[in-house]
Amino acid sequence: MTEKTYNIGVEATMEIIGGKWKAIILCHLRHGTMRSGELRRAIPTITQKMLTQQLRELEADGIVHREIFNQVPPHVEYSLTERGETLNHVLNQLCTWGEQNIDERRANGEAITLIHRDDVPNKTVSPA
Amino acid sequence: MTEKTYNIGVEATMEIIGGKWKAIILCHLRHGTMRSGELRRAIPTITQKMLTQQLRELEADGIVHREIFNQVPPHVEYSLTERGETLNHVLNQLCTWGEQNIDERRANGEAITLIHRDDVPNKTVSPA
DNA sequence: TGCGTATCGCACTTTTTAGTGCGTTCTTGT
DNA sequence: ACAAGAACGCACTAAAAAGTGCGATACGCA
Repeated sequence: MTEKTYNIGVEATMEIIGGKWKAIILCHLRHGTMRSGELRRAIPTITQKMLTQQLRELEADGIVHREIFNQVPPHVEYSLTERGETLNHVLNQLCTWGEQNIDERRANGEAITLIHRDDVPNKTVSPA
Repeated sequence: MTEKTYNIGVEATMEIIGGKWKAIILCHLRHGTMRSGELRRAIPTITQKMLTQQLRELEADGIVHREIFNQVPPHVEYSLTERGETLNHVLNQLCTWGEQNIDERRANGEAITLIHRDDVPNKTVSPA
């Protein structure tokens, strides 16, 4: 019962979505259930081990739901839990800010590639 | 000119505010300029080295402004740059979510201490 | 039989991140 | 004269995070 101490709210959040992969995984899961292999293809640079490990941790934190279909070859699906869904807004913010930051840096001469751009309904409002 | 690649926007954001301390530091700076020592007192568990190091990185990323008053003993002030300010909304979200998460976990029996709770204007609306 | 599939575990190494301890600078207060 | 104060830098160590490589399963198919 080692009394846990946080300095400020954000610390608790980062403990859950921090690290190199968790936020990325969660962002992909925002749009719905995905299989392990799908996630791996969406995030080509993640290793199988990291993917599994991070998903397990997210599961332990009650953010991700893991559904195993008992068949061979294995079939496992991941989705956000209810608690996970409460992160959607935060994740959207984080994505959007990142995209803006990338745009700025590009405008500044940096060569950057962004694989998955959130289709922010680009004010493509009702055509004339 | 090694072409940088991000999987999704959030990755760029986390590169900047990720790590054990940056988001915490930024949250404290949300409320205005602070001196190095003030920050250290606000975050008692950070080491002097980490504080300086993280602030330097945030400065390099154009998020934090560092103002040195050329006097002895040294006097240095930190504040958010304009770009840093654009993170305010994101940081608020992260803080709030963390606080809610802490509340849930407490309700669940965990013993947690939160040092700095954002004074979310606790619906203490106009008194009668 | 031997191959491909989809998911994961495990042992091990490498890389990254964080922490420790000590030195520096002038000035003010005692 | 001496200690304390503020904000570092630097060399070094420790701990945490990520990456590599290999094995397992159990089925369907050529």
